[in-house]
Amino acid sequence: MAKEKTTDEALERFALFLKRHSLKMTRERRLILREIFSSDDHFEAEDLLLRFRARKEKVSRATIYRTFDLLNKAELIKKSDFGENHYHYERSYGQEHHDHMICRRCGNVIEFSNPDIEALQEKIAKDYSFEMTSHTLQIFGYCVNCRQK
Amino acid sequence: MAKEKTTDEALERFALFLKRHSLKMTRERRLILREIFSSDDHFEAEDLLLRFRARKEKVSRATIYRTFDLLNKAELIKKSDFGENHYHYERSYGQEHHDHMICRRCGNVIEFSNPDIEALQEKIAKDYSFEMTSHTLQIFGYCVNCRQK
DNA sequence: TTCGATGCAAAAGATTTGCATCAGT
DNA sequence: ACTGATGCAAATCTTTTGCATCGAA
Repeated sequence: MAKEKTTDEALERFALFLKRHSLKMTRERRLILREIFSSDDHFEAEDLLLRFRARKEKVSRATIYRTFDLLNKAELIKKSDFGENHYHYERSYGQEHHDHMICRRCGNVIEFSNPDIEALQEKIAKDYSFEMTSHTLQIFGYCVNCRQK
Repeated sequence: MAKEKTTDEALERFALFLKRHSLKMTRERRLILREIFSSDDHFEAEDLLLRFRARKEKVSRATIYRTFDLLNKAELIKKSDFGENHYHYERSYGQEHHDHMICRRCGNVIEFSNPDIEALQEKIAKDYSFEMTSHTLQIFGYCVNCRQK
């Protein structure tokens, strides 16, 4: 199944990253990566913690944060900000890049992607001799259900 | 001078917003708005607090946060996230829209603006019948000085 | 056997809130 | 006068860290 393939690839990539930095692949790191790649959804630290607890998997909050940091550095996940004061994360490997529209009233997040915008960003970075590693775009406003007609 | 004009307009706009919501224009709110509009720079809550303290202006941290929230709602300032775990703010009135390139190594923030990207965002919002009130775009990577040649 | 990793609890930061008092309207 | 605003300190919430112990290589 495609999902499992992606997970395995991500795991491999993570293993490589760890090796390159003389770090170790542990049960917890594997669990966290697997959990993240088991779905396409955004996730938060607290969120994962609760899922593990519900399943009686023993992974501490500290380890979750520490692993997010590594996964972020390995460019397997990335942080995004939806205007709340904690981070949201999402997979950045095995998923095509996309951006977000966030409804200010209902909080709903709509994903979209637009190749023209991607291309323009590359061009801008190049113009400034900036080496782009990632980018994120948020459109805030009111979704179709929440806007005042 | 242009800056003073903008400040006055912003003040007027804030007054209107407050009136519409049956809120009051106070000395502190005026001070905060003035301080923000006295420069084009990004700012943070702590940042403003220190500036007031240095000048012996009496404005509490709580009031700063509460006022930021109002100014944000009045669309006079906006929050942005540069990947640190606290908010940065910037004026959103009297300043043309721009986006940011953030260097992962030195933390430097480069502003840029691109009308084509603006236009594309408008179009995308329209396509989703999304009423856009603001948008923010960040490019992360390495600036010209920090990239490895 | 050697370091890095984990869990826990404490610490650190940023932001919010309850409450008594103050001040616009 | 009425009602919202302020300041303070305490509370909250998220994330980080020190340290003793554990486990991958």
